[in-house]
Amino acid sequence: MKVSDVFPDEFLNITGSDFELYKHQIDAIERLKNNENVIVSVPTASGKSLIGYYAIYKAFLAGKKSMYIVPLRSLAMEKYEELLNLRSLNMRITISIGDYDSPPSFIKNNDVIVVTSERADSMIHHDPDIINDFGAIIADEIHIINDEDRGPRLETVLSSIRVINPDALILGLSATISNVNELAQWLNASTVVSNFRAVPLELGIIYKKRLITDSYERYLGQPDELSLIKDIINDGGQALVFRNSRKNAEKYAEMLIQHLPEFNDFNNDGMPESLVKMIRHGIAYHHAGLSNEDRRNIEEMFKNGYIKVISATPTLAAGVNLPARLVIIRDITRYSNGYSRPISNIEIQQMLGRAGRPKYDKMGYGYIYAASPASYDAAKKALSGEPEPVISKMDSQRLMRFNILALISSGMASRMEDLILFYNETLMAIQKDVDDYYIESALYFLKENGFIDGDVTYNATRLGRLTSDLYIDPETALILKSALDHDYDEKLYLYYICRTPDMINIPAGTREYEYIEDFLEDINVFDFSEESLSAAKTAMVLLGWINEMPMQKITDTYNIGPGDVQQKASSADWISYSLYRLSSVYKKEMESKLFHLNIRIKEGIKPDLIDLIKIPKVGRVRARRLYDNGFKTVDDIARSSPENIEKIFGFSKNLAAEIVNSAMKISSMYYRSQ
DNA sequence: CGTGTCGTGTTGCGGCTCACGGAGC
DNA sequence: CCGCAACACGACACG
Repeated sequence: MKVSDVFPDEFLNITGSDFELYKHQIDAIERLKNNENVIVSVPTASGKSLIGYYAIYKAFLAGKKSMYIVPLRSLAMEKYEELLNLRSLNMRITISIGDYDSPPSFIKNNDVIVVTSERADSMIHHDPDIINDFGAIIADEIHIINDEDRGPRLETVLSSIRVINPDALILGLSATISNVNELAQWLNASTVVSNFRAVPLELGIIYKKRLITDSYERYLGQPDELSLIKDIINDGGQALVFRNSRKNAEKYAEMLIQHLPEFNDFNNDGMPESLVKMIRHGIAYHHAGLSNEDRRNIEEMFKNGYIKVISATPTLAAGVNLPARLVIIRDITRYSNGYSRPISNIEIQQMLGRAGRPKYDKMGYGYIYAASPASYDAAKKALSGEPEPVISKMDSQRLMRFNILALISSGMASRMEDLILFYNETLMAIQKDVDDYYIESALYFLKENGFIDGDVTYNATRLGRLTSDLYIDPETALILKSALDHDYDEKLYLYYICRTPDMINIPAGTREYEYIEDFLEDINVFDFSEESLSAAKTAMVLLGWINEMPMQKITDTYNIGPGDVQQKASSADWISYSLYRLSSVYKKEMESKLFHLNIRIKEGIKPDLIDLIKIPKVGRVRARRLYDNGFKTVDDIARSSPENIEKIFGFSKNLAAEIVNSAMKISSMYYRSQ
């Protein structure tokens, strides 16, 4: 079976040629053709995309829409860009993820929508009927159902689809897992399992300066894996090294530049200096402490060969497609919750799966480094070991409260029976005994705290609906509500925002306790528990952020990376928006203050820039410059002329013209609405 | 002789990846 | 457990 046997001719422009399909692709496509749901479990880089294309195309022919669900925003962007190819078949493609504004009607006018699990979940809660428009649902990386926090979101989405529209075709794409059959049983799907890899992979262990594979052993001559990396580079290839902590990733990159010459004369003002220096040697580190911009830059430079080696934390293994000929897993354990634990096999497979670039490399190499006899045994096990099963994590009280509120608020359920029916459709029902007691106690909590009312038939209250629409944990809503009992205070409110379970806070080191405790005393909070301290530390970071403390100073003071600040600001942005919305119900007089707080957190600005920031292309830095040069409001700028703006440092002619233009539009809109 | 800076060695304690979300009067 | 940060102490330069 060839591409042209399944797809129309225009499709060949996308694939480039009319090649013979792999067996697992044919198997999966045949089943989809028969209207069977399918779970495909194959290693990365083995042509899963094509199967997805088929499901989408089939739905399209039937006049139905498709939903493509991925676990990460970066993956959503990547998939979206790839699927844009389908426009040549007259399909309309769109994307909907959290930080991307899309008009409410966006789905009506499109055929394919790429979403994160959370976005899919929230869409369904908002309007369950929407599911009936879909003919195909593709769940990429479906094994994330195993993830403690985020797995249940995808599980809920797929269960809802089973309940509302069992006719929608479900295609689950999974890494290699041990219980594909259970997933298949849950989704009433058939399975396609294969070990096929488009680029063959050689596995090995680096131990005592030797490389040991199944078929041969050889002496490496140089300390550890250094010679392997040098050889790969000299041969025009690239390498990825995975480390278990940010610090280790950086240290490793630092070590590498001692041994590798300068390849280029790279320069970049925004990047940390140490990183710029490494890039000149063709080396970079990569972890979530880097700003998003720097991370994307590094990924891009790796893709086009400018960077030869990346030393990374697991961000890279789960993220966008970034293969390299050589992958070295340097650590096989990771510190978490007080212990050093072995990294899961699924994760090991995911890292090894990055070895070998399809079309460029004849062979991929995936090696694990072992320092001791014990870790040698562990490495051996990891290479041959059975991957873990995917286990539903839905049976957590917190998630059930969240979920049951959503079901009631959306109208999908209003009685105990409805809820039982829904939970019967989950993977959890197959794997665990779901005691009705779980549901009852969640209902009790929701009723007790005013999220729902009614006795046998439940309804969401105003608070309940708002909480569900905002996509926040009910506990978060309660904490935010209790914040509203206090008079407005920047520090205190930030602290409350950070105390909600939807925030993931920056851990506080013992050495920092003193100044953090001072902060807590200052806002009259006398809870010095670990959670409170880390919430306070995060609040302090945010406090710096909204008072325009320079990024460098924030990261130095709190010993974190710019990426952490961005990430905390974005979470706090979302929670503070929720706080603002809650205030419109419970404390009207606080509304505008909290609206401003939300903007300040989103943009990282002091109150005086709130007006200027409305102008497109004006961020915290430019706004401050405009302000310091006497342009304090949008109207000031609208009344001025580009010549005056140009004089300010950092404003080009074009930019100045554009800014004045936008300012005029914004302020004229303002007058019209008066 | 006092002060300040740099360098070395020892001790004691803390160590830790990633990441989604907001749609009305 | 291991590695890092903090600290103590000494050498040295200089006024």
